Order: sequence, then structure tokens, then C-alpha cells
Amino acid sequence: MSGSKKPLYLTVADELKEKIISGVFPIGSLLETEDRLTERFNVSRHTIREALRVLRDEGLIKSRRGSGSKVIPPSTSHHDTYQVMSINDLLMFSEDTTFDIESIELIKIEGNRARILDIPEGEEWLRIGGLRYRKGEKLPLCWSSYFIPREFANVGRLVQRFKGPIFTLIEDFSGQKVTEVKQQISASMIPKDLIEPLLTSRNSAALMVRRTYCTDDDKILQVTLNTHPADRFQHAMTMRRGRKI
Amino acid sequence: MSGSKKPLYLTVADELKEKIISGVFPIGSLLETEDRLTERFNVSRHTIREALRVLRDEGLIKSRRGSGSKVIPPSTSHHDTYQVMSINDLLMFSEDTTFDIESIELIKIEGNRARILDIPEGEEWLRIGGLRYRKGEKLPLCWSSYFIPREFANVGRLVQRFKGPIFTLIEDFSGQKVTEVKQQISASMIPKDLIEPLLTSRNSAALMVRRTYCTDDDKILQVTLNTHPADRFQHAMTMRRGRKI
DNA sequence: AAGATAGATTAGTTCGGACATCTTTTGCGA
DNA sequence: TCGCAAAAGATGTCCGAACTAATCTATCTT
Repeated sequence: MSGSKKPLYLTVADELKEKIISGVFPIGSLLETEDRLTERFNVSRHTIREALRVLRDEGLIKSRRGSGSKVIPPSTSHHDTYQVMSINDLLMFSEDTTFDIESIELIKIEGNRARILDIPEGEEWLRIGGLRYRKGEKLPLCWSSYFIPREFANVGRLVQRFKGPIFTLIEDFSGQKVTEVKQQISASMIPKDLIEPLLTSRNSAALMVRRTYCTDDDKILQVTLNTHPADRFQHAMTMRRGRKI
Repeated sequence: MSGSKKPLYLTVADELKEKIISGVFPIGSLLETEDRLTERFNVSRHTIREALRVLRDEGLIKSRRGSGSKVIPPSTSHHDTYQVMSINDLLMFSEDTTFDIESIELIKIEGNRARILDIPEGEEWLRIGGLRYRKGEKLPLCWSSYFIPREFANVGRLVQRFKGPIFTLIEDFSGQKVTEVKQQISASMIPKDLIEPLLTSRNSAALMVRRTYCTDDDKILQVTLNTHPADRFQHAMTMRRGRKI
């Protein structure tokens, strides 16, 4: 709306957002009911519901029939949110790659590994390691390591014949849902022990992609670490600007 | 709705989605109008609009007042979409970094550079180059290069005293909005000409982050290329699973 | 042939209403 | 005091209507 007045529902949404951000409605509290809001803003319930939908879309509140609308922790540190339009290997990466498992073992998380993986030291986790290939290509795309908490280690029995992302298997197994994936991408020199399996040369660069798959209450269901020779993979994704208020 | 019947609007949304996916409504085509859909499904326009909102939320269509609802390319190859929760340098990167501009010049896009930047060869673009530092740190975070189409090259006059992301300046200048950012991250060995400015060592790895900022109709407003010494930067982002239908 | 204008088309916004469904609260009986 | 059922509260779904605003198309004028 270039120059024209802002729709009412957006005005209401902005005012509510302002109250949330400023702490009038702190995280965990319930917003006023829809009826109360229609009275206060003197607009229709439909307009209020539109405004609340904006807040839900922005991850500020969560509404439940019969319960009300609860303020939840904001998910971003800026006003624009972006939708990922394509992630080339987060999901259904297995769709056009093959994963040749070479080891399945319980390991102790210690020292440097705990740091690299950013998981607690001293625990035992299941580690599944192997080479990943793009279909029809001879050179491996990357070495993939999956780290799975010991309590779900039984998925190790199933992964050999499981098609699809392993984290969905853990979801089934644990009865919990991955709702958040933290991804970190970095560069390094190729680790010595992976030069031969990856058929690459010493003194070359590698792209490291680590992903931590968490539930709603920040429980880690899986950590993956992919090591790509630099010339075999670029991480591409397209982000689209979220609808602006 | 565990076990209970599915809301009408979701049924309608599913049917329309099925038609889009199966090609009955191919990408680029217009869906039937809201009025036609209310007739066909024998439901209210409100129900139709709810269904269309679901399709919009999933990135399958784009609606414009007066124009209709156009089928757009699906953004992901799977049913779940993910919202980016935090991007450490796409937006407000300038918030806690400083950018020391070292060169502003028009250059011809040729050969390898066209390939690296994935922009058309032969054109002239404005290139702004310099070192970026995190606040309070002596070692540069990265070398940043901004490539801007010649038609917006006049922003070069303003960037020296502009705070904030340069692409917002181009938006103001061009009257167009960045709606999509294509990002590609790769690893390489540090380019020779950047070893000294970045105060890093030869034979070390670098993280390359390229972003292409596009409008709705795929016009490129800016391309940025950041070259990070591997030990100074990891690209972190958190993705949250989108609302499931 | 091109540009301007008016009318038609289509989605966006806002209203009011009713009913369904889930959750919470209250009251009553054991 | 506790458990259960009913009532109340609150959001979700669906309907119909009217108006607004952006876009498209057809027609007229130059």
C-alpha cells in the first residue's frame, strides 16, 4: 500500500506486537481473548483474528482452541523473517544421493569431538559413518557422520535398509518431532584421515556442514557432520523475504 | 484434529494442491477465480480464501488483487518448509561489523569472474571492495565485494556514509524490492591476492559466501562475495519446521 | 498505432453471525 | 476431599455480505 492507509488488521497487529515486544504481554502470558480485543479495538472479531494470524505467522504467539493465545519466545532478532526456498541437502538429501555406511558404533564423546559437535562431553552416542555419493558419480560427495544419543541407538539396527533421512527414523523411534535444525557451515583444510576415503588431495580445502536436530524443548535428537572436498560441493539455498508488516 | 474430520478449507486446499502438483494447474498458470472456486466446491468464499491462504503459505501460489492467483514454482522438494530463525550476516550484518571500503570502481564482468558471480558476461558493474571487521577485533573478518548493476551505480556515491545494508540503499534507489536472496557457500584455498589484506597465511582454507539479491521478477539488484579465512567465521543458522498441513 | 480512460474483473478488507470443538472452570455428589 | 459431569470460556470453522483497491481489458481519441 504505497501511501494509502494501512489495513485495520495490520494496525491492530502492530499494536499487539508492540505490547509483546515491550513486555506488556510477557513471554508465557496469555493475550486478551478475542472478544476482549474486539471490544478494546472496536473492530470485528474477523479483524482481530486476522491480526492474530499475523502474530502467529511471525512466531510471536501460539493459539489453541479453548485455551487462548499464548505469547511465545520470538524466533528472530530482526523484523524480517525469511523462508528457505530450497535447501539442497537438509531434507531428502538422500533422494539423489546414496549413503554407503562404513561404520556403526557407540563412541564416547570427548575432548575435541565434543567441541566440534557442540554436545556434552562424557556421554556415549551412536556414530554412523560413511561416504555419500551423488547418483552416477564415482567421486564421493562427502563423508557423513551421524551422531545419535544413546537412548535412540537402536535405530542403528534399522539404518542399513532405511531409505530417507535418518532423523525421521529417530522421530518415529522417540515419539518426538524435530522442530528446529541448527546448521553451521565452515571451511577447513581437509582432515588427514579423510583424504584417502574421499579420494582428494592433501593440502586442499573442505567444506564442513554440521547440523543439530532438536525438538521443541531443545533436546538433541541427532547431529550430523558432513565433510565435503571443496570442489565437489557448494551449499546453495534461496531465501525469500517474509511478508512485511 | 485427531480422528475427527478434516476442515473443509483443508480439503479444498488439498484438492487444489493435488491439481497443482499433478500439472492440472501448471506453473505460471492462473488458478480459477475465487468466485469460480466457490461454485465448483460449493463452499463459501471465506472457505476458498482460507484454502488459498494455505497454498500461499506453502509457496505454491501467489495472489494479487485484480490479477488472480498464479501458480509459482514450489520452493522445496518436500512438504515441509523451514523458516530461518537466525541468519548471522544476511541482515543487519553491519550492526556489529564495520566495513572499510578500499575501492569503488566500475569493472567489466568477464571470464572467470562472470562464472564465479554467475552474472552475465560483458556488462559493466559497480564493484565496492573492502575489509570487514567485527567490532573490537583487529583481524579482518572477511574481504567483502559488492557488485551492483551499472544502472544503480550511483549508490557508489552514498555508500561511504551509509549505515546499514547496501541492498536497502539500492532498493530505495531503484524503487524495487529485494524479495529473494540466493546464497551459495563454498570452501576454497585462500585467493593469493587476499592473503595479505586478510592477514592470513598461504595454503589455508577460506569460506566463500556469495549472495545474489533479486526482485520478484528475478532481476539482480546486487551480488555480494565474502571471503572469510576459515578460522574466523562459521556460517550459522537455525531453521524451524514450518506449520504442517 | 499508441496512449488515455472507463468499465469490468478479481483479490483484499471488514463486518456480522452461527455453530463446532477443545480447554478450563465450577459445582455437586460420594 | 476427590472425582466426575456439566457449564462456561475461548478459539476454530463456515457462512453471507458489502465495500475497497489493484489489475486487466476494451474502447475511444489523437
